Amino acid sequence: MTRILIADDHAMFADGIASILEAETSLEVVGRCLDGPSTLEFLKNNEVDIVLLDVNLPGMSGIDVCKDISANHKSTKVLAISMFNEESFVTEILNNGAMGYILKNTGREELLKAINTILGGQSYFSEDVTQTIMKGLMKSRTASKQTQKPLPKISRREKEVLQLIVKEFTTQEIANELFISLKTVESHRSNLLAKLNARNSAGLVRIAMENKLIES
Amino acid sequence: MTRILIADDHAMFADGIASILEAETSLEVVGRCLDGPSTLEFLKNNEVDIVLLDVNLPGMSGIDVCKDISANHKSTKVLAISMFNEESFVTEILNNGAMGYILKNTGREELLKAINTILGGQSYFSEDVTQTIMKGLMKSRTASKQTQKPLPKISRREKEVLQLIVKEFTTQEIANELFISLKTVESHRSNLLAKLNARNSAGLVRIAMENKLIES
DNA sequence: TTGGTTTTAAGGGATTACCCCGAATTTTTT
DNA sequence: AAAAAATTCGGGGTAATCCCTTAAAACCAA
Repeated sequence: MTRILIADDHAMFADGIASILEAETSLEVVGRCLDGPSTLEFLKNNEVDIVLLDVNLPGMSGIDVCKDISANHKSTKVLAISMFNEESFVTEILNNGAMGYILKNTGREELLKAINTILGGQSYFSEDVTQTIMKGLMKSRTASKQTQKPLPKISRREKEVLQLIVKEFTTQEIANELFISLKTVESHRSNLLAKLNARNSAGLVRIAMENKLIES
Repeated sequence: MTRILIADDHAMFADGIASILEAETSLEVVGRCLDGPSTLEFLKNNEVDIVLLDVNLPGMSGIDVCKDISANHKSTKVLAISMFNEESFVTEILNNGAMGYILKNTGREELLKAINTILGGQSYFSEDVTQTIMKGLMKSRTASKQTQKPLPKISRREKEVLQLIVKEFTTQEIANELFISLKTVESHRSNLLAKLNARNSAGLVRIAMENKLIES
């Protein structure tokens, strides 16, 4: 028997969910909470397999609730439910331990499918949500592609030096590592500063990490 | 009339694609190439709207071909086609300008849908591919969550100093910016080095960026 | 109010990074 | 083969960072 907790401030919606789930003999709704604090309180006193969590809870955000759940109730899974197909909501709550994200216009079949998928250890996302995420990925990629393009050609040796700088090697240590003179490494450093338009090592590291020039 | 170039070393598969597309009056297959270099050569001499590009071309990788296309033929779009639903393949070629990724077991209907979607400026991914990507996102998230946890408490002032270090400010400049003494900033630097277990500024920047302590 | 943390500040010394100059050798590209 | 770029190595100097210790004032919580 799977124990389910519904956390949503809209009573009517929670009723709808509950009526759907109660028709299933393998599922049991063990509680309903209207806000974040009461949800966490309930979880302290009851064993729950899966929480159907509204992302936009009043007062305490669903994101914070989710964070707390995945921190303190490792065996309890979270299925995020929301009115909004917003990329920021989706990524935010997924980054805090939710195993799935569905919209409130989701039908009975899909809801049950989502629950079973998550109970099986897989993740589940509505079709629409998936599309939103993928679009977001494309956008961020192309956007960053355009802004970070003006990076000059870094030679093989310069890249080696840069990677060691990122690894906190001093100039002397880099020289030893690469079997070259201290002065040679200083040359590469200077060239890197000029090429990447940085003022010091901090800038080199920042640019290296922004452009993922680390070990590749 | 949409001009299509097929780049695939499997003649039989290219034939199949071609026969599907030739049934469409709005689409025209203007060429077929069997490897990377000939694909790029063809594009130099012909205007092409969309390239159906096999990711696993012999010799020159499809990723490199795609990179060249998006660099030198901005108006030509790329639809990646592959036998393999591998996350590394998908992310790699998407990061090099491809607008879509479908598998070779894709049917006629979906192929046409993918082409039209991409021509319309949208991105397109097969259902299976989408699932793979989403799973990969989940995995990387949970993995990074576990590894980057042990970071000590950084005070408000220390975080300010750290953020300015990342912005390539020198110690003196940070002192001016925050209206405090040079020696005070040096104290904060030392404390940061100790707390974050770093050896120098490079390490501070790396840790700051890994843990996203920059402006927040 | 007492104790812990933070923020502020300082001296002095050691180490490292950064800059300007030049230059030889090797590799790559044309 | 010639040109360009990359790699190598110096000298000398300035600026910045790092290390160690100490400590007062401010703040916050028990």
